[in-house]
Amino acid sequence: MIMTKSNSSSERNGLKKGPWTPEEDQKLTDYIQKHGHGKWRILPKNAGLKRCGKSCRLRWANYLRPDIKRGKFSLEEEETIIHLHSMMGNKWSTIAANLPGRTDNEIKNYWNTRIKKNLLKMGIDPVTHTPSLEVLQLSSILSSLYTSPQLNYPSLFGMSGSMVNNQSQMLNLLTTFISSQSRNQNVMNNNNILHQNQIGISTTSPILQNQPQCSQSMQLNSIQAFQSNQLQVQVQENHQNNTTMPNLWQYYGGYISDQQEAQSSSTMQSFSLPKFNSSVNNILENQILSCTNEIMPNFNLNSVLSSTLSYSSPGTLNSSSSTEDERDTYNSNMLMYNISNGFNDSGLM
DNA sequence: AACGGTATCAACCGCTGTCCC
DNA sequence: GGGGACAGCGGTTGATACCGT
Repeated sequence: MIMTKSNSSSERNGLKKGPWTPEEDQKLTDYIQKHGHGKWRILPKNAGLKRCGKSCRLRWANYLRPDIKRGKFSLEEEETIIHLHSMMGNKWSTIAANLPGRTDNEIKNYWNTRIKKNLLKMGIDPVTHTPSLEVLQLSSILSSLYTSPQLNYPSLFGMSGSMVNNQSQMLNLLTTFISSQSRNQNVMNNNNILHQNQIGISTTSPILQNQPQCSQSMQLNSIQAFQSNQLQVQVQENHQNNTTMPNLWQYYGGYISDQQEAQSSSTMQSFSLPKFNSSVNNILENQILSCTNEIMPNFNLNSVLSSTLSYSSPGTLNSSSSTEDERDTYNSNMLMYNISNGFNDSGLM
C-alpha cells in the first residue's frame, strides 16, 4: 500500500527530508535505470534531487527497486520469517535475503506490527520463541480429567484401576499442580487474551476452557483431544484479516492454512496440539518436583530426568505386595512417563 | 458525522563494519 | 595503524489509514 503523505517534509541545509513525491521517485528511477546508482553520495546531485545520498539509497532499496514484491505476506513467507527469526533473532537483512523481493524494512515492520503481537497473544515469547501457555494448557487438561466424574483418570494415565492403590496421593499431586498454576496471574491473563482472539478456539477445545463453564461432554472432547493429540478449532466468520493467528498455530504445532480458513470459515478444523519443547518441559519438571517433594518425598525426579532419551515406562506393579513408597514411586514415574509421551520434546523447528 | 485510539509502514537516525588511501 | 568515506543494519519516529464508539 502506498501511503501518500502530506507536505510534511522539511528542508535543512538545502536537503529535503520526509516523504518522497512521485516526481522525485521518477527522477531517481530514471537516473538509476540510465546510469546505475554508482556512488550514492553524488547521485542526488547528478539526478537533480535535493536529497542526501542515504535517503536516495533507502528510497530505492525499500520502495523503487523493480524486483520488490508488494502485497500480503504469504503463509510460506510468514513461516520463513518466524523460523529464521527463531534461529537468528532480529537479523532482518539476513532474513530478507531468504525472502526474494522482500526488504528488511518490510519484514521488520511486519514482525513488529503483526507477528510479534500475535505471538504474545498466543503466550509465546517472541524473543525466545518458547510457549509460555503450555503449563496452563497441561493444567487445564489435567483439571479436565480430574474434575470429570465420568472419567477414570488412572486409565487415562495408562494405569489400570487396580494398580493404583494410592489414588489420593495422585490426586493430591494433580491438585497441587493445578492449583499452583491457577495462582499464576499471568497465566490467567493469557487465558483471557486467548478467549478474545478473533480466530476463536471452539468450545470443544480442551485447552482454553475455564473449568466451571466446561460441560462433561466438553471434557470428554478434551480427553479425546488429549489422547489423539488433536485440537478442533472453529474459525469465526467475522474474522478480519487476521490470518496470522492460525499460521502461527501451524508453526507452533497446529495447522490451518489460509485456504482452509477461507473455504470453511465457520466449520470445525482439526490440527495437532503443539509439542512442548525443552524449556516447557523444564517448567513442568520443576512444577512436578516442587509438588512431589511435599506429597511424595520418595519420588526421585532426577532419576527420571537422567534418562535423556525418554521417560521409560515403569512397567507394572503388584499392588497387593508393594509398599506405599514403591507405589508412590511407581505412580510418579507413570505420571512422568505419560506426560513425556504426550508432550515430549519433539522440537518445534 | 465527529472524535479518539490503534495499526501500519515509509522514512529517518545513529551506530557499526568495510574499504581505501 | 589511523582516519575518512561509504554502505548496511536495526531501532525508532511520525504521518496517515483505519476502526470503533
